[in-house]
Amino acid sequence: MRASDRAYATLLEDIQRGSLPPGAVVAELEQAERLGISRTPMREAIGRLLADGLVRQQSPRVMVVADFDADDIRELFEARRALEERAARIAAERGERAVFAALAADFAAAHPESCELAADEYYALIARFDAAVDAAVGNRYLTGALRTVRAHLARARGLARDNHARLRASVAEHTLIAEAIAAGDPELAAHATHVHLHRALAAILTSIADPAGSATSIPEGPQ
Amino acid sequence: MRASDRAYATLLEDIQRGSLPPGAVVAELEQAERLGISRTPMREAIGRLLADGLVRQQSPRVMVVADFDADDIRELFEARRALEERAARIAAERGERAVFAALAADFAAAHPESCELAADEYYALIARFDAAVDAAVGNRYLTGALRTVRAHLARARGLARDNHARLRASVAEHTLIAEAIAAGDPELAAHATHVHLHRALAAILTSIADPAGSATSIPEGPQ
DNA sequence: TTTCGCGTTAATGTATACGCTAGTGATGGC
DNA sequence: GCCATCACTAGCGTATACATTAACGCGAAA
Repeated sequence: MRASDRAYATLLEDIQRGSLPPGAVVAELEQAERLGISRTPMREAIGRLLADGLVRQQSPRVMVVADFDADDIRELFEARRALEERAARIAAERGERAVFAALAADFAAAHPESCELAADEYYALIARFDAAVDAAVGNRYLTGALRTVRAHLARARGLARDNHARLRASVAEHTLIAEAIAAGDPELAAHATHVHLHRALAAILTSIADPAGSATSIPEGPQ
Repeated sequence: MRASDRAYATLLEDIQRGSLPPGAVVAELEQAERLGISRTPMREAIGRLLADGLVRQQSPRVMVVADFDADDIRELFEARRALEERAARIAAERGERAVFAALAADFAAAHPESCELAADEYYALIARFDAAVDAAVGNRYLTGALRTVRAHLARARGLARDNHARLRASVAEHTLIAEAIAAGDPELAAHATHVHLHRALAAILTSIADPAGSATSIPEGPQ
């Protein structure tokens, strides 16, 4: 693996996990020394993050991690609707039905009960579903745009802390989408995706507005 | 302006105009010497083209210009439909109506009669329209995806030679889209965009299948 | 005290040197 | 005569040195 690829993967994860928060300065030399590589591959990695929109140049000489507030999340989900609804529609039209029938069964069998483990399991299942949709769509332009959008979406996971009820609801929503694709029903697949994105956005915005979590409805605790 | 920016702009235009045809090898040193710069900025430029999907790595060591055949164009227009129909819809919902009323008037006033001049004028008008839609949408994720799609779309202009009748029809289609946005009619804007993209794709595919052009309906002449 | 301007400094932009890998050709063995 | 292996070469990946520029601080003047 190339040093620039490792640098890109590391910085991407740092931004997605929030250890490089919005507004943090991304300096070539500083990051290169942190990863034990030279400026050249680090420069390439930062350039890729810039193309992704995860980093922006605040001034001609200083790069910072891109902002990611509630308005950004609304914009992101607007783009997701355009891309994922269409992708779901196309997958229902020409996807391998057996693949999505199997995924629907996996979703139906998934029961996120415990806290940490279930969330990881859930995200892995989502990743498999996304990959299946990409393969069914078979359109490099659509999947390329979706790849960028998903890179930004991963940042939202750090903001909206895992909510058990929401996780279960999301699994149910994905079950319906997968079933619709397996049934070759483009309209249902698109509309179920729309519903899912609507609810996911609402959950994230609520989680941001109410950082205390869902355990208590009264936001009185610290942090 | 940075050397890497000039290199990117130059290579982008070379690929879009077809002077670097699909499959052509893009070697760092060769291109760097051609533009009189060193490998470092040229490497950055090629990396950006790789992220755009205009260049792909054929093997671990050799980069080539990405293919662009009829199937690619169909995929590209599928992505365009997802993005531009949604963009037109959003622009109709929250765009500045006066801006699009003025654009509609400009489209209505445009009459591509002469050959070369009219085509450039037409493309400039389209670019203004695209910029207005981007501004009205105000969504960096959507406009970013559209930017990439448009970079690929420009390659189709070289394949489908300028067709007067098609140019006039396209102007009329854009007039309707602009009018729909100016009237605040999202449904009409989206459907008019759908119709426009359908006809544009059909025209390009016809032009490719019938390289003799539209002057004679019998494809018998050379080139 | 505040603002403007200049100088210093540090980080970016570019060039180039070095190491490595893969691709290609030739040679030898089967 | 054909295939396999080795050596050579050319181009990429990385490191580093040099040039350039912008950012920051200090000082002077209003």
